[in-house]
Amino acid sequence: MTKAVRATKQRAAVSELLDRLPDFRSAQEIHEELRRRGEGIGLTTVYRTLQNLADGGEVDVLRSAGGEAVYRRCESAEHHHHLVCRRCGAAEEIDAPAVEQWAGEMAERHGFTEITHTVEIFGVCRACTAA
Amino acid sequence: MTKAVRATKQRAAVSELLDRLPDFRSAQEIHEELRRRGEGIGLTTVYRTLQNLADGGEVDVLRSAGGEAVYRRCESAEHHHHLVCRRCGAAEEIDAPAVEQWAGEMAERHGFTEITHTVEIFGVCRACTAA
DNA sequence: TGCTACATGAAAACCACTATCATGGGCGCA
DNA sequence: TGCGCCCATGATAGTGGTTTTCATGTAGCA
Ligand SMILES: [Mn+2]
Ligand SMILES: [Mn+2]
Ligand SMILES: [Zn+2]
Ligand SMILES: [Zn+2]
Repeated sequence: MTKAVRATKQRAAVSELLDRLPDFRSAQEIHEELRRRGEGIGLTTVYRTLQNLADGGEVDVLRSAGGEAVYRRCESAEHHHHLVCRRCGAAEEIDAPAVEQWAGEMAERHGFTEITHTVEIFGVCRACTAA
Repeated sequence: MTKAVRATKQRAAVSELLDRLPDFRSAQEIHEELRRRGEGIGLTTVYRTLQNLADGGEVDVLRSAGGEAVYRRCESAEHHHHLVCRRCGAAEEIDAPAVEQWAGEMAERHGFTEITHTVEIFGVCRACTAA
């Protein structure tokens, strides 16, 4: 049994916004956008909700170049990586079977256990390059 | 001409400590260790010195799981990646030619420019696994 | 329709890091 | 060796993202 999560309008608002935002966005940006749309929601609740969604694997989190956490609801529920635009946050989900294998081999060769890995590619997307 | 960097005992102290520390360490940990050894050095100077060394490519910086910057003087001056122990900061330098190529291909395929990438593997080293 | 435990959010704390600025000292030069 | 310029230092204060606190609100159940 998963821990009971209460259905509140704040949680719904965050979740729905994530559904239609294609880009990685920070908690503060998400909060601003919700206020702009007239949702009554506190910044604390946005942080907490994003944390919950992330813990439940419903959203992906990664750290922007500036070090702040950015969130996005991904298409794929599978493990995957990202190609992220540094300018606008647009992201492509990318697969890297060869990288997964390589990570495992490296770990084994050096006797490391409980492996995790971060593999992200940052750049400037086609649209932002054009602009 | 490169910008003149003055030889101070603080800078020397940080550099020498990095020479004999095999693990990734945060600025605060490095500061603590220097104070423990009786070096008179301020935290600000530690941050600044590490920043300088990083800018000059003399030390590698990466973000720990907790999001703080950790520093290490690496053997290799070439571009490389790391297998880092989550417990003690021990690190192996690893090469990933296949990953480099894959990153470039992905970027090109999606029209991204000005590419950078982060590829780090975290785990628990042999020593920490044994303990 | 209550009851109760969990959710909310304003305010304050936290924490890594950076900016400020008065003082110290490296180093080029006489 | 001594001067003096100017960068380096570091105590202090500030910044900005995130978390904690705690009084109040409300979802969900009987
Ligand atoms: Mn992966
Ligand atoms: Mn690389
Ligand atoms: Zn873009
Ligand atoms: Zn270890």
